[in-house]
Amino acid sequence: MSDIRVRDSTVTRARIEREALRLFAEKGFDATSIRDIAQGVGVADAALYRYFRSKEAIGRELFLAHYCALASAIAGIARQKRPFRAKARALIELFCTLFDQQPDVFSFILLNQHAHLRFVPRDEGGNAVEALRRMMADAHAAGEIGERNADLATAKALGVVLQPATFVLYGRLQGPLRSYAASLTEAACEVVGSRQSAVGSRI
Amino acid sequence: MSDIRVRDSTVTRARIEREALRLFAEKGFDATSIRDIAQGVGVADAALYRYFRSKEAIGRELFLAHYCALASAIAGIARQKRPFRAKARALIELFCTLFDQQPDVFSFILLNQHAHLRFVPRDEGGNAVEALRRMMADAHAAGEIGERNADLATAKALGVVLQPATFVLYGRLQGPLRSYAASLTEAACEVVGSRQSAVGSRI
DNA sequence: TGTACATCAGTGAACGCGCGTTCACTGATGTAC
DNA sequence: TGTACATCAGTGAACGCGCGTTCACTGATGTAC
Repeated sequence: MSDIRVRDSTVTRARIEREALRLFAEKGFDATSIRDIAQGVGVADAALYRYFRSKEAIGRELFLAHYCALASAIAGIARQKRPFRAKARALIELFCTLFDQQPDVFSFILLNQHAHLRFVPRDEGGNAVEALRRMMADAHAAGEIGERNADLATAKALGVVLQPATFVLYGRLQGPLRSYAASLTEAACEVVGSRQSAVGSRI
Repeated sequence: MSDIRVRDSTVTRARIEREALRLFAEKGFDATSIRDIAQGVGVADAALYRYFRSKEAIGRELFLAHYCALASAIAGIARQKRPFRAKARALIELFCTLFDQQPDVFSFILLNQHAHLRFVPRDEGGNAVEALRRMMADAHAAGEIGERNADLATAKALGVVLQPATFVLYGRLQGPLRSYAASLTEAACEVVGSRQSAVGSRI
C-alpha cells in the first residue's frame, strides 16, 4: 500500500514466512492450506510459488532455518570448556529467553518435529540433541554427573525443560518460562546426578 | 478366510481399530487415508463406514478409549492415600509397563494429543494431567514435596518420564522403558523436591 | 525530459488428483415353517 | 430335511470437494538512449 519500496520482493517473502509460521504453529502444517497463507499475507495463492517451490518447501525451509539456528546456539554453549552446571544454566536461560520471545517458533518446531527431524544433519553443530548428548557424555567422563547413560541423561534433562515449555504453550502453566529458569536448571542438574558444587550461585 | 465365525462383525471392527491405530501411530492421522486402513484390513473402503461414521470418528474413538483407560488407571493410583514416593513409583512402573506392551498406543497418543486433548473431560477421573496436578498439590500441602507450584511440579515430573519414552519410540534410547523405571522414579521425585524418606527402597 | 523496451511481482482462472463419503447392490448366513 | 424369506457384512463404482499447483496474463517499475 503505502510502502516506500513496493517492488522489494524480500518484504513479501518475509511476510509469507511470518504468516506461514504463525499458521503452522497454530493449526499445524496439514491443516493449513496455501490459500490460508496467501489470504493472511493479502496476495493471490499463485504469488507464493514465486518464492517457494511447493508447500512442502515452505515447511521444510522454515523448520530447518529455525531449528538449525537454535541447534547451533545450543551447540555453541554445550561445547564450551566450563563446568557442567554453568553450561546447563546458560543453556536453559537461553532457551527460556528465546521461547518467551517467539513462542510461535517453538510451537511450530514441537508440532512439526516428527515430520522434519530426520532431515536434520547428524553432526553436533546442526543437531541440538546430539550436541546435548555429547555434553552429557563428556560431563560423565569428567566425573561431573552421575548418570552414565548419556542418552537417558539427555532425555531426562530435555524433558524437564520441554514439558514445562509445552505447558506454557497450552496455557496450563503461567508464563513467562523465563521465570522458572532457575528451578528448571536445578531440576535438570538433579536428574543427571550433578548435585555437587553450588559454585557461582545466582546473585 | 478360515475363520470359524465369518459373520462376526466384532472381529472386523477390531481389525479396523488395530490397523488404524498402527497406521495413525506410524504415519499420523492426516497422512493415513481411509483406503490405507481398508487395504491393511483387507476390505473395501466402504466397509469401514459400517463401523464408524467418519474417519474423524475413528481417530476420536481410538484416542478417547486409550487415553481415558490410561487416565483412569493413573487417577486410581494418584488418589490413593499412600506416601508420595510410593505412588510415584507405582505410577511410573505402570506407565513403563503399558508403554513397553503397546508402544503403538503411546506413539498414537503423543502424535495426536494436540488434536484431541481438548475433548478430554476436565475431571480427574478422565484427565490424566489433572489427576497428577491434584496429587502434586496434595503432596505439597502435606509437606511431602517442596515444589509449591503444582503445575510446574506436574510438568517437570511428566517431562522426566515422557521424554525418555519419546526417545525410546524414536530409537534414540534403547528400550525397554521399564529398565529405566527406577531411575525415572528417582528423577521424578527429585524434580518436585521429594528427597526425604528412602522408606521401602527396592530389594 | 521523453520514448521504447525489459523486468518481474502479483493475478485470476483453471487443472488434475486424492481424499472422504455415498449408494445401490451382492451373496453368504441365519431363521421360520 | 427342504424351501422361502430376512438379515447384514462387505463390494465396486461413482460423487463432489478442497487441495496443491500451473500458466498466460497484467501493469507498475526500472533502464537505455
